[in-house]
Amino acid sequence: MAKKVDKFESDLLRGSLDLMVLAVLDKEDQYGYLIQKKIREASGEKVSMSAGTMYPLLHRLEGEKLIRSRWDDSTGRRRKWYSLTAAGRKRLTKQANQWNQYVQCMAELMQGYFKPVPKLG
Amino acid sequence: MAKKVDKFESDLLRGSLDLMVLAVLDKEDQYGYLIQKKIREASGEKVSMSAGTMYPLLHRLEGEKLIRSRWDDSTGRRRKWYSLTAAGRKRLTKQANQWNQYVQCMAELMQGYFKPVPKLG
DNA sequence: GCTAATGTATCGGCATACGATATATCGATA
DNA sequence: TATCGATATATCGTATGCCGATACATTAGC
Repeated sequence: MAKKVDKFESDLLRGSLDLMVLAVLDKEDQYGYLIQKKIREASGEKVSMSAGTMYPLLHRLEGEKLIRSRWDDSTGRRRKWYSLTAAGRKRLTKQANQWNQYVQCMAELMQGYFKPVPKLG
Repeated sequence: MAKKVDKFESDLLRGSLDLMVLAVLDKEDQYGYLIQKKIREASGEKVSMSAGTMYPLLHRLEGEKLIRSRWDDSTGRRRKWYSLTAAGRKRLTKQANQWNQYVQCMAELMQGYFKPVPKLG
């Protein structure tokens, strides 16, 4: 039986996946499959987005002009390479800020309500 | 013009609101309106959940037996007090762990991709 | 020739945060 | 006394976006 994605974690993705993808693209151009793989590996297999999430997400970001794409058919594999636009870089900064603020809020909201969770691993 | 809730932030709420509510109830019993207020104040007005989010959420948590309720009609104001069940406490611990892990993952995923965001304020 | 990995794409299902709306009580104040 | 804002709970329709399933094509390894 395949390991089902936990509901809690899949809901956490919502709202932060955009940020992750933008951050990955900020470093260098990528194509979808690679982004998916990078995120999965970089998180130690803990965070993974399905293809059914990934591609619509990329299309959405492109629609918002935060990223742009070009096809590469020079190899056997058809790949759609994405790169960050200026607007995308701006959004990345903004969302990274919001993320940090939100994490800080959560920390403050919960401090005192329960003991710090033991360090993992 | 009322300050509209930012899309990014409202998506962040998804997946962590349950955790917040459970954490607040872990300290002491509360009723809905109070929980809403506590979260808003404790976060410095940055995190707010609407009533249309709050009450269905509480009903859902009660349906999952993570919290239990009792009406208090002794005062003029009808209040439904909620308290954490044993299952709720267990869930709280689990989700707090997952939240911490997720935050750690995000940090790792993004480190090196862009410079640390300047301290807010 | 078969299977697994690579690579992009779309679809329906589902959960949930939101604004709007409804209802009722209470205190303040005009 | 009428009105208004805060308190207090509830439900509804809408929008959004993550998921699994499915489709299809290529390439590499067995």
